Amino acid sequence: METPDGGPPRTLTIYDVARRAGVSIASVSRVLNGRNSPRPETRERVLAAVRELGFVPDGAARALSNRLKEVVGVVFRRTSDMPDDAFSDEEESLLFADVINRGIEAGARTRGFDLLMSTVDVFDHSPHARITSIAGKSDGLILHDQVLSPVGIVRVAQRTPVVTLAGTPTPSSVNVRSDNAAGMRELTKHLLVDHGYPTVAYLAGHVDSPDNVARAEAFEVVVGEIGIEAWTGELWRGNYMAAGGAKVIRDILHRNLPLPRAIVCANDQTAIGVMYTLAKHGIRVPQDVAVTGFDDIPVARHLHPQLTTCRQPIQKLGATAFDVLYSMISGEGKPDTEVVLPTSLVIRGSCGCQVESAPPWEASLG
Amino acid sequence: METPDGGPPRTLTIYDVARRAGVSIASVSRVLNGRNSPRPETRERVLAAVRELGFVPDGAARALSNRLKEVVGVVFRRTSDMPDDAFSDEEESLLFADVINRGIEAGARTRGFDLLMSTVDVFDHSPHARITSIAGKSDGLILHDQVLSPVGIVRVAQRTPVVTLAGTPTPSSVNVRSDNAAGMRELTKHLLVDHGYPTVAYLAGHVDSPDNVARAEAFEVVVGEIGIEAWTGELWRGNYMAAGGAKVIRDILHRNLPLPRAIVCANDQTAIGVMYTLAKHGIRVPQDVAVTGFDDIPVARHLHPQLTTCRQPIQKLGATAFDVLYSMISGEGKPDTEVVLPTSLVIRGSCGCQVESAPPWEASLG
DNA sequence: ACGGGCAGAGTAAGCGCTTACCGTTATCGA
DNA sequence: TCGATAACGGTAAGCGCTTACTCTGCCCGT
Repeated sequence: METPDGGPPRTLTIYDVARRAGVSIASVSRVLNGRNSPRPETRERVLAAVRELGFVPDGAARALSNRLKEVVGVVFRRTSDMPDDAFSDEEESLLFADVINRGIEAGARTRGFDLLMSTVDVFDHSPHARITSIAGKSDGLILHDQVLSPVGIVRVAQRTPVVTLAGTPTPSSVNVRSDNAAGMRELTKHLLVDHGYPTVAYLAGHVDSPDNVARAEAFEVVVGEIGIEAWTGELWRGNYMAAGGAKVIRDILHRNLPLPRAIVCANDQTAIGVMYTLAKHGIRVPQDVAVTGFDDIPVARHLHPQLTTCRQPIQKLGATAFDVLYSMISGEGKPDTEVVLPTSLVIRGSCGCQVESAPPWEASLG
Repeated sequence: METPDGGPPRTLTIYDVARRAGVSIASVSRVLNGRNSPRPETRERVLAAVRELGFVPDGAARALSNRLKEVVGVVFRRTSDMPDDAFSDEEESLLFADVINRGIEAGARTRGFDLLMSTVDVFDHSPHARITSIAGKSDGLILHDQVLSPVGIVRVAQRTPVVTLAGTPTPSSVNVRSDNAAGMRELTKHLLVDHGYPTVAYLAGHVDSPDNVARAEAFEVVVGEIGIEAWTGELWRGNYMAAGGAKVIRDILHRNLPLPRAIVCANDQTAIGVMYTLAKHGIRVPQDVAVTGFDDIPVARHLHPQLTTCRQPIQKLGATAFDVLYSMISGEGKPDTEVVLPTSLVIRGSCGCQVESAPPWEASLG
């Protein structure tokens, strides 16, 4: 009952290939890695054996020997705030994190790296355990916003290369982000100066998110410069999600409080919730209230009116994160502790401008 | 210049931990794995050493020794048809594949597995190389639709466990998909029987996609039963993307050909392109032409009118794929060669019904 | 009081690969 | 023709972990 049909059912190793090709395992390895060229004839024999056997070299063994796994760990936060219906699925597909990941992958691919992905959700008691697991399986980590506490980051960063996205920079990790302050400044000025709106609110994201903090500060500075009052505070606290934006507006309306002339949302998702709720109550955007987002996620163009927002080079953010991490892994030394990418204002209809841009796929047609 | 500050800059190993705790590496390993309980005192010493050192066990070594990596490879297709502007980014974020991946992750997490992700794009000359690389780094593969030819699947499946999503089943792999035929039948009947539309077209997806084939066939069967003619063929060939749907409608309009009363799109993305183009030409949906999709991706609810479509349990599809793969990996023997999940009709406005459902986040509010 | 039994902990043998090191053979110059 | 030289290719030593096997010392029964 050992070898039912003559062939060993064991996993195929380099030894099997070597035997079949009539060479040593060293030669097989050399052929597989394109090292100092074995003779063409030998090479052919090995290749033939590999093909016939359908041999796939074991990544773990390879990694162990090379001290390089060619895997980058990516951890991002899952935005499900409702534990009960984790499977009702098809919520707002995350978009922002997804696009960043695409960028990371694009960068990784050029170096032959693959992505090991993991998510952390709000209820995770010890993200540390998950992250340690990922760290052990990869050569370095890219941590999205809000996945690990600053102390946690410092801790893991002294054992493995770490790049954070929109997080706090630490002595041992590098931070890659886009220029929130400049973007928000530009956006707010557009609303207050170009449109001249008299009142404006900032609908915040997670209070402990560095991105949110930077945006809020920039917003307040501009509003202060203009000399009007910023509507912020407890009442205007969202959570980066459509539900959060919707709830804030609902509360305000229920309590019969006034709305500002313009609402600057912490991100696009929030703006979606805001616009929906306003529309539901018969409040017109942008005629009655102007709304803006931040990020320029793909759906921003499908809203009515289309969303004016601040575009982050989302994909590039990911690609850059990988590049930085790669240089740390390959020991080219740690680069700067921070890389900041520029943002750009995207004017569409929701701020009050008369623009209607075509969807992206329109442009690419003949 | 060897050890600048006394401490060895080598990577930390289990030996370091053992030395520090004053025990053998075997004990450290046992503590780390919760095996036949070492004495509590010893246990504590080891744990302390691990904590102090910030030790992270190497996944590769572990995998090599255990013959189990606790990693599942996931390969999906990137839908960028434009090689030139690969970095103009922020295209239609893929959604469908993303949601499936979420499901896979949810399943994987319960078993302590992580996801190794890789994409293949249309121009990939040899997806085989990429897939082999992933295969070597994981315990099994989940292949999305359209990432590898049937022969390729067969080849890789005889060396590693493989589950395909919406692909052709092969003797050595298992296929997980949703019931395209039933869903399309229901959808088509709704249009032809409930609404009584006299003419209807099927706007196809990739011709070589098994999903598309199944949907097209079901569509034609129903249309045949009703006794009217199906509008299909060369003219109605899309590519699962908004651009494809838009192009088909544009061509028809340019050539002054008539439109059917209803258009059944191969998927939601296609429907988006169709609805946009119709609107642009002043054709009203659903008053002039009814449109339906397939999948029920999140944006389907943000369209105007909201899209009537056939919901696939997308996330569950992923979770199921993992479960099946896991049973193959853990050697519980290969289960059935196919698992089919049920679909359900989602009636919204685009088919002509008077329904306006609230966005998902609306329901979850207090 | 002595030997059997047992629990806790250590030793060492791999897991499948890469590669430094070295033996072998062919090649070339004198 | 013979030794030097290079080019191939084989042998074996790890990479960092798990675990079978073994050893030590202790507790217990008789």
